[in-house]
Amino acid sequence: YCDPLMASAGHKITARQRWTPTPVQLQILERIFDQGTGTPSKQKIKEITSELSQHGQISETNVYNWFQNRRARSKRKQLGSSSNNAESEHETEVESPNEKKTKPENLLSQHNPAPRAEDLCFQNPEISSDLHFLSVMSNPNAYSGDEHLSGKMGMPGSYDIYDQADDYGMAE
Amino acid sequence: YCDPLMASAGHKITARQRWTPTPVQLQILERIFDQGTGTPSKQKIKEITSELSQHGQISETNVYNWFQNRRARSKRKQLGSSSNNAESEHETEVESPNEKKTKPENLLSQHNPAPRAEDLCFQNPEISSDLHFLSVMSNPNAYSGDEHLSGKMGMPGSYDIYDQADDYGMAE
DNA sequence: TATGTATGAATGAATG
DNA sequence: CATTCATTCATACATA
Repeated sequence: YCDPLMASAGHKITARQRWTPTPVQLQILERIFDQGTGTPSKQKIKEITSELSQHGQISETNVYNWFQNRRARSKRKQLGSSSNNAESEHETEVESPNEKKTKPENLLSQHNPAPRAEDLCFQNPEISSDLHFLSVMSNPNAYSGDEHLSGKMGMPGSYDIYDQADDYGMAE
Repeated sequence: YCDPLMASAGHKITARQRWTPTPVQLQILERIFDQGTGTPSKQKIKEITSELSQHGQISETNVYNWFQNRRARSKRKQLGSSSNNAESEHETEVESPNEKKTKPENLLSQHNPAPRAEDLCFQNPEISSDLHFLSVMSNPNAYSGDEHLSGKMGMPGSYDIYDQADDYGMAE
């Protein structure tokens, strides 16, 4: 293949960084994605790109890729991203039974880890990506499709509300 | 036990959010990995997962990720320019105009144009309160324009081979 | 306890 | 569109 990264010389010309959607861009993208329209036509992409450009640098390719990835990964839903276990012995569920069945929406709201202001890193994907809920509620067409939530690993006991899909993007 | 919902206190309970393979699981995984079988098919993953399940909680995604990471990292073990080698032990950071992020305050972007506070209006008291600092430091550089491309940024930096015109494979 | 390292997971981009 | 690759982020764990 071709190495898009480092050149042959071995010295980095310019540190490339991949596009990182801003929260606003994400919100918009997610909203559009939720509209049901699958992969937007090229024309649509242009429009979207145009709008998103007002919220940060972006290209049509970015938008295109985003939709492709979004769709490809929406199947995985929240898939048992992770589990927890340390020893092959007896597992000790240390979580209280009263928090088990929290809705996914709540997961971002008050389940943030260590909200100490000192080391609060505002970069958690949950926060940025889930913030769409706020604008969504004013959107008549937007149904809270929690089919595409941030895919956060749940805490023990809170994942059973989903249909544990066994698909992480691969054929049998 | 601690109630996970009471995160307000500021100390994490026992929220284990990341799968940690047990020694036994690791051993098995390594063995399979060494057997040359590259990317295990989905079916294979299921089998492996199944077996590993007997040695601790695990999901197919965990296995999948493990192999992905394993391969990616073993491959990356090939570094060292024959010509001149910089020290770089683990300076995994771009040499771009990166601001001082000494603290773990890794932002979600290093070039995104300031997520305006207006766009980040949470109704959640905890988050919104901690959000203040964001509006202050959210826009450290607003992309100096030194490395931003002519109009596309699919490949930030210097590669023109990726100038995918206006077509990323799609009909109008 | 503070810092560094190892590694699971998330995701933009590339390839088939 | 299905998979895979590469890079990055977050955190478990080791060390000083």
